[in-house]
Amino acid sequence: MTGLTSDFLKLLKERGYIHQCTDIEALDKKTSSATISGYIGFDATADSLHVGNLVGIMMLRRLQQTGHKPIVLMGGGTTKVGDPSGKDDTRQLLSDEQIASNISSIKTIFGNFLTFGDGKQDATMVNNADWLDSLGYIPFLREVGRHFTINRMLSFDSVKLRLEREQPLTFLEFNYMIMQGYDFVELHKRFGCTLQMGGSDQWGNIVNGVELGRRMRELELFGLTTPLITTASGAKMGKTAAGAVWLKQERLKPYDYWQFWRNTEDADVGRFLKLFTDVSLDEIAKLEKLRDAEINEAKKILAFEATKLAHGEAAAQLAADTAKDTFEGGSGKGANLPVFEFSNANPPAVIDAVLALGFAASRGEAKRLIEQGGLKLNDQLVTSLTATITAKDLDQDGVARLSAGKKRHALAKAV
RNA sequence: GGACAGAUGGCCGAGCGGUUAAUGGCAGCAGACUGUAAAUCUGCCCUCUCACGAGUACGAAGGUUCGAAUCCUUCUCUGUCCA
Repeated sequence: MTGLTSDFLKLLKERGYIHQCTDIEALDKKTSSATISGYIGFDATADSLHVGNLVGIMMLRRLQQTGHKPIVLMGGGTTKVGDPSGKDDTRQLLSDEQIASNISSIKTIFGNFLTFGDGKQDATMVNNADWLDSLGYIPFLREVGRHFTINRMLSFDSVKLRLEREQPLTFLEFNYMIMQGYDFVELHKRFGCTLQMGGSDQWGNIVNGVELGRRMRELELFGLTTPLITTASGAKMGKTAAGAVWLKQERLKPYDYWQFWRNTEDADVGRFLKLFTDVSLDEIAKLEKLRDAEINEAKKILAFEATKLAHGEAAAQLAADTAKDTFEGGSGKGANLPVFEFSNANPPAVIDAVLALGFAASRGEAKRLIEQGGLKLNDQLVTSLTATITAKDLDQDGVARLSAGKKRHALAKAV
C-alpha cells in the first residue's frame, strides 16, 4: 500500500479512511490520470442521517476536493428491501410515502458537504428506486441473478451471521446484496461510475457489485471501505445522552452537536480531526500533542469545525459562544440553550420544568434527579421536590437557569 | 401437514406455584475524582405518590389455584428437524 500517487488516495490514506480496497494499485493509477466518479449509498430508514454516516459523507467530500465527481445514491429502492448486514432482526418495512419523505429530508444534509451542479466534478444525487422499481422479475433474474450463486451468497457475513445465530433471514432481505450489486452496474451505465465506497460492513455488498460488473459487462470497478469508527474505549461512535447523533438540526440542535464533539475522548481527538474536519495535517499534529487540560482547546476546534460542516459557520459560532458562556464563566445564559417558557402568573414547579425540558422522562425520574443532588436552579442545589420557580429566581430579563447534572443546562423564562 | 424447542423490563439473560417489580450483565442517569475527557468508586434505574401505599408488567386470550412469569388449553410469532 505504499507509494500512492493520486491526490485522492494519498489524502484518504493520510487521514485514515482506508480499510480495504479491491485493488488499490489499479485504483491509484486510475485516479492519478483521470477524473473518476465514485458513489456511496445511503439508506432512507430515517428522516436524517447520523454521525455513523459521516465518514462516508466525508469520503465523498474528499473525492470532490481532489477533483473527482461524487455521487450520492439514495436507497429509495433498496430501503424497500432492507439491508440485513449487521442486524439480528428483520427491519420493519417502511411505506413508500415514508421512504419518499425521508429521502427529501435527507437530501438537504449533503448541501453543506458537497457542491452540487452539472459540472464534471459537481456532485449528483440519484435514487435507485428510479431503476429498481421498474425491474421485471424474470428479466432481472436472467440477466443478473445468473451471476450469483447461492453457495457464494451464503458465505457472506451478513447472511452467515443470521444463519449461525438462528435468526430469521427472509428471502426479501436475501436479495438485498443483488440489488446493491446491480446499483453499481447501473451507475456505471449512467455516469461511468467506477468506484463504490462504504463502511467495512458493506464490504461484501460492494465486492458483489464489482464482481457483477465484471461478469455482466467486463467492467473494471473498484470498491473501497472505511474502518468502523469506534471511540478509543471501544464503544461504537455516535451515541450520546439523547440518543443517536443526528446531522439534521431538527433532530439534534447545533449546540448539542457541538457538545457531542466537545466531549470527545482525549485519545480520539487527532483521529477525529483528520476524519471529520478540513483542518490541515500540520495543524492537527500540533493539536494532538496537547496534553491534560490543554487538549480541551483541540476539542473546541474539533467541535467548531465539525459543526461548521454540518450546520454552517454561524451556527457553529453561536454554539461555541453559548458553550463558553455556560462552562467558562459568563452569564451562564447563552442564547443557544433550550428554553422553558412559563406564564408569570402561575410560577411552575421545578419538576414540571424538568419534564418539559426533557431532563427527565417521568416524574419519578425527575424526583430521583433532585434526591440525588443533580438539579440546580441558578447554581443552587434544589433540595425540595416541591420547589417552584419564583420571581426572586429570575433575573432582570425574567430568566433563570436550570441545570441537570454538570452538562445539561437550560433556561426558564417568564413570558 | 407432523415432531420438538422457544417468546421475560431499552438490549442480553436468569427464574420455572407464594419470600418475584422479577438475580446478573450491558446501556442510561446522578454523585465523588477531574479537564464539559477516559478509567475507577458509590447510588439510582416500570408508572403514580412527600410518604404509607396503589397500579400496571414476564408474546395474546382464557382456565386451574387462597395465590401463577412459573401448571393447563387455545391462538400468534420464531427456530430446528421430518414429510
